[in-house]
Amino acid sequence: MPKLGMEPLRRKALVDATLKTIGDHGSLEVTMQEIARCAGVSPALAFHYFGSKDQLLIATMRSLLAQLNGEIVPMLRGAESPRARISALICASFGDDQFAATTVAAWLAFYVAAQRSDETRRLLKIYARRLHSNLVHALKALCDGQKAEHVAEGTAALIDGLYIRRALDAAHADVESAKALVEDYVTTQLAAISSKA
Amino acid sequence: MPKLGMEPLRRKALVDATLKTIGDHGSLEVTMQEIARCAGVSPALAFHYFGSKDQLLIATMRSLLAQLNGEIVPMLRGAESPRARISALICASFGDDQFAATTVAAWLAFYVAAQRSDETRRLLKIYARRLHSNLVHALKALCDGQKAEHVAEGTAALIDGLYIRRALDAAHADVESAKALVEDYVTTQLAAISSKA
Amino acid sequence: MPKLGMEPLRRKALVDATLKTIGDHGSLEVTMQEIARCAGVSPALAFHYFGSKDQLLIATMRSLLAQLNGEIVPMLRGAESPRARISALICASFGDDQFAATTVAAWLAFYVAAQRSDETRRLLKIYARRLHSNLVHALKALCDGQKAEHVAEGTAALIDGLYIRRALDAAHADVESAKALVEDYVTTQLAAISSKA
Amino acid sequence: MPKLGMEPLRRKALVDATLKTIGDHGSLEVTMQEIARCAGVSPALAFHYFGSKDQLLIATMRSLLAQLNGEIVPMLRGAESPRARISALICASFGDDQFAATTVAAWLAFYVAAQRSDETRRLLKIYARRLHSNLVHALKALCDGQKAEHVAEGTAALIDGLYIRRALDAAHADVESAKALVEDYVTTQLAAISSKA
DNA sequence: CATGAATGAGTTTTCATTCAT
DNA sequence: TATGAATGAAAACTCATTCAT
Repeated sequence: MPKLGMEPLRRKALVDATLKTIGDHGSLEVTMQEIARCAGVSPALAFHYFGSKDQLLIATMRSLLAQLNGEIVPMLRGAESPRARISALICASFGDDQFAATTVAAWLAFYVAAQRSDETRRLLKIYARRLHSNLVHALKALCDGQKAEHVAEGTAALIDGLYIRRALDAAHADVESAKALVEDYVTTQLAAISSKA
Repeated sequence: MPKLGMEPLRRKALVDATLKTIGDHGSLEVTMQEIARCAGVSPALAFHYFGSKDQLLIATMRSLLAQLNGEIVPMLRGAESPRARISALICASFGDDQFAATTVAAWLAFYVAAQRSDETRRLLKIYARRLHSNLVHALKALCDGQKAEHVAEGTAALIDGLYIRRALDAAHADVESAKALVEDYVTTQLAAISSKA
Repeated sequence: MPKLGMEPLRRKALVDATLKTIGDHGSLEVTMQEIARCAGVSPALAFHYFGSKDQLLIATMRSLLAQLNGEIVPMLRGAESPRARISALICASFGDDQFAATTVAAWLAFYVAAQRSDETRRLLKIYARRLHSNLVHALKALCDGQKAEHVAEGTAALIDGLYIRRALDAAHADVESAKALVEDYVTTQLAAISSKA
Repeated sequence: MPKLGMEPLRRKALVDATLKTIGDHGSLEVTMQEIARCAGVSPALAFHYFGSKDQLLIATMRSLLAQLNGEIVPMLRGAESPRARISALICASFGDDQFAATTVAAWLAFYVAAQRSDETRRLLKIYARRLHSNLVHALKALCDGQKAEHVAEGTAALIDGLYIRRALDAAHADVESAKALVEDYVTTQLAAISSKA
């Protein structure tokens, strides 16, 4: 019983199914069959809408990024000081959805895929640049430009590193201690600068 | 013209070929054919010596770990103070071999594999535990135990994070600035503690 | 030009092709390729519908059993006396289809497979039990229970034995003399009992 | 440490290992590797002595036949009457070695192989002919030629049938009841003839 | 005599993808 | 719009067999 206007619904269902399948599986080695079954449609439909598995993966990657962005933007809006903006970025990175074991696994899988897929790499770089520029922008209000770059770099690396450790052992690092570790890094770095001045 | 005692040579050649193939490829989705060609033997020989692709991958993983260990141990031996030991650990982590783009790609690939392979996960956890305990041991000479745990955690996450960023963009972070970032983290954290006291 | 509702047709075609291929070959060492070619489809389709070679073999075994049953049931229905029922069972066992050289070869092949495949063994045991119980049921009207068991046992063994000899040398035993041998066994055994009484 | 006169020993060891492997496995789908391991030598040695797997299987088949013959001959020698000779043949067929589950499995496997291997078929036919002629020879002293042929045929089929049933369910038929069944067949048939006369 | 080394040919199986309906 | 039908291509793995030593 085909309906009109199904396209956006189907696309979303397929992308969500892909993300879930990848997350559950812990890798991109998922079959179109599995994805389609998870979405409750036939594999052929996935091809109908996305043309190829690669395209579906790219779309999924985009959705993951958009999701993260969707958490960051409102949080940034709510932050009233530069320091609070930094905390907002950290907080969004470790949001319940983002730091869920399956989401982390998906991120990791896409990092690996980026080794070969130009588009995936491009998208991941966009994410990295965006986080970096958000951090630098806020930090520049708190220290000089060179130091801001440095702390931004460290903060971003720390976030990624905590993600990867989470992937290895879901139980190991809870959200709160991860957040605290990064917050402490920022605070300590900023303190060191002002004390030096 | 087959000779005797080829087994260890072939095993090594195959493991090295696997590491190289994975590194070049940027993922574990390499075929036995590719690996065998890279090692200059037939795929059948790889099965003859390792039994299965999984076993070969595990052996390769082990070799990667042993290689890292081989760089850490002598550096630790040469370090004369606790602080120097920490630097030695950082230095080894960013050694030329370890931080080579292909090696980093291989590490990342294994992190993804760890999602499904118990043995791979076990081996990666061993690496993580070893680094952690080495760091904590050195840090305990410089600050109290709780703080040592904290800094060790941050240092390890920072190292992993810089690895992952390296994987994304080989050019982005050069070895020296990566080392400097981690060194600075340790130094600043330790300084913050003593100033507080 | 694919149509709908092909599944049952393909399944049957594949099972029939399997039976034929096994019969021609004289063993279960047939490849999916051969079977698929015989059915006029690609090997992949066989996997699509049956999942694995083993499953296809099991389905074929089941079909063979069903075929035999399909010959026995109407013959039993047409038999009006206990003795006639026994003759019907013998007659069905040596029906043209069942005693065809290729069918016999297939039966034999499955007997060998039963050594390792639990499901195959289970199915063969069902066949054996069914024949036995049919025979015993009819014989009990002609002699006492213990003797009925004995004659049923002998009759079944004789049938199987003639099958195996047929497999060895298709020309050796024609259908009629095989039937006559078993009929004579039953007749003589029953006569011996009544004369003794 | 190569020794002189090893050839016959090695050949025997390999043939015995083949028989054991086939018996344990329940089919001819055994690898040269398995056979060699069972014999405690390298696979290459099996090729050295037998040239090919087929040749080794043929030799094994021959050994199986010789073994059976080795049980029949002395038993026949010890039999003092025609009827006793028949019992001796039956007895030898159900000797402990012959009726062992693994031996039965091997026989069955060879019957299947006979479908494709001319030499195997030839050897099995020799066995069949020898049993038949032994039976007929003894029976002719007890009844007329035509009847002797008939009873010999039935006896042989019964023996084979009991073998095949044994293969299906080792527990089902014990040696003694198998022997008794065949003995009873012969006795009843002979009795029927004399009573008719 | 005996074997470790090595492989080519083949087999099962998987999977992205196409297409007619 | 949606799918069942179908497959080509490739991958993991097996195994009989050869050969130099």
